[in-house]
Amino acid sequence: MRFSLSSETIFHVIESTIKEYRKFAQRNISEKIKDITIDQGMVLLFLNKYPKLTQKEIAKLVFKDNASMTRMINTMVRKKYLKRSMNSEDRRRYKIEITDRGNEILKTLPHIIHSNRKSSLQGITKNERNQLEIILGKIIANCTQT
Amino acid sequence: MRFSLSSETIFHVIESTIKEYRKFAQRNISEKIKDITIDQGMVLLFLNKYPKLTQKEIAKLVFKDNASMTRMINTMVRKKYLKRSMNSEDRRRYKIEITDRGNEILKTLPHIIHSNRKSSLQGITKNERNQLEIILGKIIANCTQT
DNA sequence: TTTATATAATTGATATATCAATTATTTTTA
DNA sequence: TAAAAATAATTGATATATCAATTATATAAA
Repeated sequence: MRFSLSSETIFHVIESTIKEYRKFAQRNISEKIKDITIDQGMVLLFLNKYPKLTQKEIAKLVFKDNASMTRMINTMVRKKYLKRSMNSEDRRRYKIEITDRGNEILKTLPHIIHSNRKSSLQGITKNERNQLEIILGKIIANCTQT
Repeated sequence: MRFSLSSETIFHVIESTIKEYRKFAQRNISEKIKDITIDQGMVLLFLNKYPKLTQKEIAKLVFKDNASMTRMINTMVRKKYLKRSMNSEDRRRYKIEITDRGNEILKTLPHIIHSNRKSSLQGITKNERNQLEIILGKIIANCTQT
């Protein structure tokens, strides 16, 4: 039984792709690291590379809104991956620091993520990746302009 | 400031696309119809086309899990878009029926969705759409096999 | 300098996501 | 047929998504 509902297929496929990738990636991460989600992992990676990021900036990088980010960082602080401390230069912000426990995770996580990406992109040429970026870029532009 | 974190760009772009499309589509829907989300709308569309769907089947079509679907249908029943009734052929299931209020929405929703898709795919050729499906299909296959 | 505006983060309310456990029913198998 | 296995849906717990309102601080304008 086919459920073709007009031209939706494209968005269906796009959504399907990201969901399957996430499931796949989360599965591989959970095998090696307990108690961390992909998104929490991404927060650690970004903070590690750019330690001065504000919550707002992190939120944007991982596609969350500010309210979600507040709560996500709350749980990451509770789980001892992060520490919030004062930022005397701008007291509206916090300094978000990675704890030892967070750094432990950073020892293995990048490798896992790299391997996830590699295996999920297997058989896809550089040219195809470019194509993909170009086409999706057009969709994004169509959705965001005006 | 560029935040290039290894080869993640592809997945970043894919995720970005689907999120921007969703925002765009939701914005356009909300302009015309109050108090309905894209996903709730999709549930109505699928049920309209295939009235005998079970919750589980609907869930799969709109990328939710069963628990989410139970709750989503709860709220749609509470908001009077749907009605749950007994299914005497298999008492583990429900019959999910669209109410008058739900049918009202179906008068305008398909047109809005169609126009959303059309404008977000503007400038993208049939060939590019095929390309997209093929490449994303490979990623899905890579993530789901084994 | 005071006032107005902008910004970063939080909070409340409600919905959805996800996992694991549970209930009710149906189907399979011994 | 009785017991075991499978299926559809629900529930509980916890996290995240989203919107609107709020707090605290910083910056711009009068």
